[in-house]
Parts: sequence; structure tokens; C-alpha cells
Amino acid sequence: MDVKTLCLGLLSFRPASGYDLKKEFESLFKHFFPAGYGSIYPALADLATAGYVECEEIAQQGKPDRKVYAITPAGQSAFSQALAQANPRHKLRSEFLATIYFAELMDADQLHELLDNRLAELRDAIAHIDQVSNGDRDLPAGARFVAGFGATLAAAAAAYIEEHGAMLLKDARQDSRRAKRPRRAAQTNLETRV
Amino acid sequence: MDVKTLCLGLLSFRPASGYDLKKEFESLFKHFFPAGYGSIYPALADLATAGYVECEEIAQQGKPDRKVYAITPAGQSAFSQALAQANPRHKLRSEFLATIYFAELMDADQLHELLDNRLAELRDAIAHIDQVSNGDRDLPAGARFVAGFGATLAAAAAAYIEEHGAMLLKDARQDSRRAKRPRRAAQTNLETRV
DNA sequence: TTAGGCATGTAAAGTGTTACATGATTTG
DNA sequence: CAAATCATGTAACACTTTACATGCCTAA
Repeated sequence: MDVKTLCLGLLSFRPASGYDLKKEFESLFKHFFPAGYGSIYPALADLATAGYVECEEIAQQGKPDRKVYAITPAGQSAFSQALAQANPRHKLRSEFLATIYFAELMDADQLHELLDNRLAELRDAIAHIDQVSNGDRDLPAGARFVAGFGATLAAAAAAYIEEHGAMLLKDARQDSRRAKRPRRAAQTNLETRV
Repeated sequence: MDVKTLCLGLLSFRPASGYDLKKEFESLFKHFFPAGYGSIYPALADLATAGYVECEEIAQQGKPDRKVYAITPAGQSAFSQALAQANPRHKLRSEFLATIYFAELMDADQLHELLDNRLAELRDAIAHIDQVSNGDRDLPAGARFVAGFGATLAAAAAAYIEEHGAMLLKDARQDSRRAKRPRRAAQTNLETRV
């Protein structure tokens, strides 16, 4: 399942332009399947070439034509097949964890910042998901499941960092260049919560 | 932080061959930063060209020379800089969740299989992490944090699927072509646990 | 008047995945 | 006897990311 297939799937709900699709990617998909214009526009062009979608151009004043894509019967069946495909993957690549792995080589301030940033991102993600899923009262079951999944995992990640972040700090280097400055880290979420 | 940088980081602990590094990637990194030979070998070649590592070739009988790479001072400082870099990302791309998003377009058997497969993968991941981290009693703090993080999140994901998987099944299509067969799904983890 | 939203795309660069290619030794 | 482990790498392919390129309208 690549961006192209996902676009096709979204078009199976309703016709949309590339711009519209980008907004959908920004809302729920943002945290588990991000995509930018650079992926979406070429994907739509490919889908049109394959005959899976049809494009209606709507002229506008002062803006480029709005190109609204609609799925075709061929597209519907192609998407069904894609859904039925055996093994959808769940790929994670975390530079955050890779960095933490080398915690002993970092000084305490660096580590603090790293953990705090990640915590902030996780809280933003949770807020974002809540906002998106509360905005739409009757979200379909699939969307609700996905939103709940995302929020739950983000909460678990945040809780883990809060509970276990301290164990990294103990071992971390005290960087002499920084030790004399008042500890900026003292005001962080981490310190106040752990 | 790409595969190249991570290889450099691993070499900062001890010298190793590409084959050795692959094994390290298979152990703890497997679930949050996977890499294959196709990434590792070119990475080592690039690092050597950049002067960040040095290679000692050890002749062997019946096997290609074993090339053991060791980090250089230049490599050490390059890696330190990479660690200090502000914003390590945490990238997720889940075809699993993308598929679930379209749950209403799938029939119940398909969904069951999908959820069960994912549950099985999560349990394997947890078992794998436990095995790896119990194998080594005095794992450094960074590694312990990462292992715990992975196991915790996998457990949270599994729990979420067990608790909320049923809400997808209710809405799912009953596929008439399959309805008459004895329900294979009846023996799954999901059914017995939810 | 400035920032943000609307609206399209292209091109190059960067990365990673998969398949290919080879072959001896050890373990069950 | 078969499968796994040891051991290296290349080449093609796929895919995404980022930067570039353009330009009007609306709301604060």
C-alpha cells in the first residue's frame, strides 16, 4: 500500500482534488502515513493514466484549474484487490530511539531536550487526533479505530518516557561546559513530572 | 540519522564487520530501525571513503575476507555531531492502519485475519525484545530504555487491538461467498480474548 | 500589509528494498 | 542430506523528500 493506493482509497469515498487529498493526509493520516504534494500529485497522474480515476477540470478565476478526480469501476476493483492483499506492513524508523540508544555518549542537557521535545510532539499528536476525531461526530468505525489506536499509543509512549526517562539521565555525561549555567532543564515537563 | 550514521555509532562501541552489524540490526534495532545488507555494505564503504572508519581485512579459508571496520577519531567526532543534531524524527508508515481505515470495505474474515496477523507480529516482537534484553544482563541504560519502550508500545498496541477490534467486525461486510464455510476465524486469538 | 490559504505541478537528490551472484562450513 | 550460518557485495528499482516555480484572494 503506497501513497498511490491510499489516494485511490480516499477517492473511493468521494471525489477530490490533490489539494483536498493533502488535507486529508494532514488530518488523520498525518501521524501514521504522511504524504506531501510531491507524492500526491504524481500519484493522481499515474492513477489517471491507469484508468483508475477520471479527472474533471473546473476553471477558476485567479487560481489554477481545480482538477477533481473521481474513481472509476476499474479503480474500485483495483482498490478492493489492494485491500485484500495479504500482508500490510507497519514500518517504523525512529531516529529518536536510535539516538537514545547512544544516551551514554550524550550530555544531560542534550538528553533532556531530546526527551522533552519528544514528549511535546506526542502531546501535540494526541491533541491533534482528539481534535480531528471530535470534529466529526459520526466517524466510520475504521477511522475511529485508527484515531483511538494513534492516541492510545502516543499516550503509552509519553507515559513510558515520563516514567523511565530518569534512568537515562543518571548515566548521562555531565558536560562541564554547561554545568555552571543555571539548569534550563529544571523547568521541563520531565523534571516536574517524574 | 540514516543507516550510515547508525553503523558509525555501533562501530563507536566496538569494531565489527558488515555481517556483525547486520546481526546487531536484527537484534534490538529490528523493530524500530531495520536495515539489510543492501544498506549496510554501501554505508560501510561510504564511511571508509569519508575517513570515518578504517578497514582491516582478515583472510579466511573458504570464505570471503572478513572486513573488520574500526572507527577513527574523525568518525568519533562526526558521530558526536550527528547525535547532537536537533531533531531526530520518529517516522511511522503503517499500511496496517491504512488498511483498517477502510474496514467497511472489507469482509469480516479478511479483517479477522488482518487483526490476528498483527497481534501475532506484536507478540513475536515482545518475545523477541524480551529474549534480546534478557540475554544480556548488563545492557547499557540506552539499550534498556529502547527495549522497554518497544515492549511497552507493542503491548499497548496488542491490548488496543484486543479491546477494540470487535467494533470493526460489527460493521464489516458479511461476504456471502464465505458465509457458508465454517468460520476459520472462530479459532483466532481475537475471538477467544475479546 | 502580511500571513495564510487556495491550487497546481516538476525535477533532482536522497534513501532504502529486493533480487542477484557465489560458495564453503557447520549443525541437526 | 538439508538447512542454517558465515561472508561479501552490486545493480536495478521503487519511493519519498525537498526545493523550485507561480500567483491570486482573504482575513487580521
